[in-house]
Amino acid sequence: MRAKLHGGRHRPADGSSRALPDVAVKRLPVYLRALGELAVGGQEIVSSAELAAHTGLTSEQIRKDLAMLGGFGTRGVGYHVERLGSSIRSCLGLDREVPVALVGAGHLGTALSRYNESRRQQPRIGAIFDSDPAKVGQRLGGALIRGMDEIDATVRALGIRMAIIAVPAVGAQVVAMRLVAAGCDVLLNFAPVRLDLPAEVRVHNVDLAMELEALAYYVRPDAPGAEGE
Amino acid sequence: MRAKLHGGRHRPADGSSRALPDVAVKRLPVYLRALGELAVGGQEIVSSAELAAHTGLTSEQIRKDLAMLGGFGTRGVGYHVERLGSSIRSCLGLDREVPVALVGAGHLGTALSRYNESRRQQPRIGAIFDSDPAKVGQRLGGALIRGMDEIDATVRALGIRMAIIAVPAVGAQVVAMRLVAAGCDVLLNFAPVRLDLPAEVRVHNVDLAMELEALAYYVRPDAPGAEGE
DNA sequence: CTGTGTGAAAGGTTTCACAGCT
DNA sequence: AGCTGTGAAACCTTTCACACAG
Repeated sequence: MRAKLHGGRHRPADGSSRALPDVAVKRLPVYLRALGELAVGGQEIVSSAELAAHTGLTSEQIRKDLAMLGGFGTRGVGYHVERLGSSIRSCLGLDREVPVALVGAGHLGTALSRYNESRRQQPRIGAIFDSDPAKVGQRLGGALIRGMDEIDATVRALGIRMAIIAVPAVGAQVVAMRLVAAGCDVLLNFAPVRLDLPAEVRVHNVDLAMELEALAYYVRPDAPGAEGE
Repeated sequence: MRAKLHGGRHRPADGSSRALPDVAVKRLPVYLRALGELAVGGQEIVSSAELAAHTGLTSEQIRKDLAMLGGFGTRGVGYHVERLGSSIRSCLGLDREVPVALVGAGHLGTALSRYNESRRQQPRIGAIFDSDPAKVGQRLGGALIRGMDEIDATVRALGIRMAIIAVPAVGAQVVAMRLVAAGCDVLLNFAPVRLDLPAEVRVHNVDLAMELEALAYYVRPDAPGAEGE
């Protein structure tokens, strides 16, 4: 009864790699961070066991994932830190410019842009929009804050495909539709509403209230973990 | 080679319900939101098909989940909106007070507390901590901002078990250890670092950079979704 | 007849065990 | 020997199909 909203695998047939499960895609950034730390430490080669220790995943899982990307390891040795990083970035499409639109320059939007500014990485926030006239024209984390009416022109002009929705719940659906109309097809939504959009648009929701509610389940109403009184 | 960091099921044997898969736990808040909307609309009974339309999940999945909680539906009729909501809240432990500590009153922390303030719901942010002396003593979303040195006493005094870490990466590990020492065993971590904590502590990480990196995978470098020029 | 609850089947992911390079 | 890559097994989740209650 449901159209199976992007479940399982993706990228049917492409140049480099074909169809990686969503769960594996979510782990790639984890590897990337671990590799970054190792590179800073000057390490050139890393084993799956070492990556496991750094990421909290199992070595088998890591080998499976990396083998899926095309097998960039050397048997009996391990993975070349630098090279593996490049391969993963390439697989994620982070070797090109990936501009992102941020809609909503409130506290959350500000936190996101500050955070993004500090990292020398893709994706990078390339355009910011807010409905508050007092904010329009100001700069935030290196990007200019524009009015909501400029979404369409700006997103098109910059060829933006990804957007972050950081506006209050009431405005989110309208914002999302504008972004999609302008060419965005991958959205990260922080507003606590279910967005109703064409099936080809990928929406990832991050809802703090839900996150907390789910976590409450794991708080058992008995003795705390470490008490010493 | 790994101790299986809380995988699969939980809550071994308890009073009300026993062992719900993590994936199901994550869906409960989704049901809760849909039920809230329906309740506002004055609806008393809802079918799994209707809930499916509101949540984007399948009706079978919803029935499976709700049957696991104890089967609160009436065959041939559906689920009582009010009653089902109570059952889910009870299962999540939201029928009691669930105070949460928030560490870090920067932009992110402010966004979180504002957001939490507006909702008449559990969990509720019951204590806020920040290292900035200028902020200590001020109020934010109904709670007082305290100094970091007050974490232990306050968390213990209020019996807080859950905490949100919204501090920069460098301080996160220290903050996490303090929280755990004070009795917290469920953490929501927004800092972009892997926290090294005892296995019995449940950590849920939300990392914007990783989220964006993973989403970049789904931005295929070809024609956008909706173009009309 | 309607819509839930549930065993069975299907599908996907993780773990295991080991073959195969270096 | 050491560590990757990979088929097979185990495990978990979702979907299907239908019995069953109201």
